[in-house]
Amino acid sequence: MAQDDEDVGLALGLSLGSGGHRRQRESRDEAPSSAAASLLTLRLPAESGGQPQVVVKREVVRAEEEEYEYEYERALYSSSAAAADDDEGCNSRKKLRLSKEQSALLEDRFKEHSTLNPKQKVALAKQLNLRPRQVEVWFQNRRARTKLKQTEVDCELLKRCCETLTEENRRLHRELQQLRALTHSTAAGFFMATTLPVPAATLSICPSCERLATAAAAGASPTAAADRTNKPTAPHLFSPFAKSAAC
DNA sequence: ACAATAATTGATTTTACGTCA
DNA sequence: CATGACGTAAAATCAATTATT
Repeated sequence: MAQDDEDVGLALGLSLGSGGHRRQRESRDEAPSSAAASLLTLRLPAESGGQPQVVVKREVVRAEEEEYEYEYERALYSSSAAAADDDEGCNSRKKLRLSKEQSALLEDRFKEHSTLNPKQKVALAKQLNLRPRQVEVWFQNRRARTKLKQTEVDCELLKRCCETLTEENRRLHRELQQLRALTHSTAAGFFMATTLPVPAATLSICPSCERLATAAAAGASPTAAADRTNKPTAPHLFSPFAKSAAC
């Protein structure tokens, strides 16, 4: 923004306060009404005759915000205590400590909505006797905290899920080893000669159609079987000795 | 010393507008 | 004149960081 504006601010001994960087807006030291007016005249194309009503509306809301900001700062700096405070720490960043009531109200509003529109922001700032920018920052930080907390919760959930899956994987590996041991120790013909059910894990060719049982390869998983029958199947309920439903 | 959190900074996205072919 | 592409500026939001209590 114009260096002149900065100079005026310094000459008046007013702090630009927080958020100086955020928007290249006009100087806060200028009376808001004139600031808004100048904005409007700047934005309204005198020659073009265009009607940028949306812009005007937006600027009016912004003007409201700045008007309050201006009032707030005037009140702040007109008080002797604040002036003394300011003298003491010219460049030091003063950290606001919100009162219990302020925090409670902010929390309440955040529960309703995690974001604020400019009007709500100004209204809440007035109610709390804070600058709109402070309310805005609070909401910003609050959103960040919420997100962080949620990330932690999600992380914990994933960790537990991973543990469960690892355990399940181990169990299935053990089961597979048992099945393999059983298969190798038994003659294949044994099953053919008896009426005993064929272990699913050993089934590679479908006895009825003599095709490679896809269930034994890709579809051998219990979920694949469930997909075909539309029945929900939990892996731990799957019995490798159940009759193959490949065909 | 450390945690909590207000404030700052820089980047990105969204929105509205003007210009031009 | 209408329209779409493009550039620009302002504002909103976020993530990362700093500084204070």
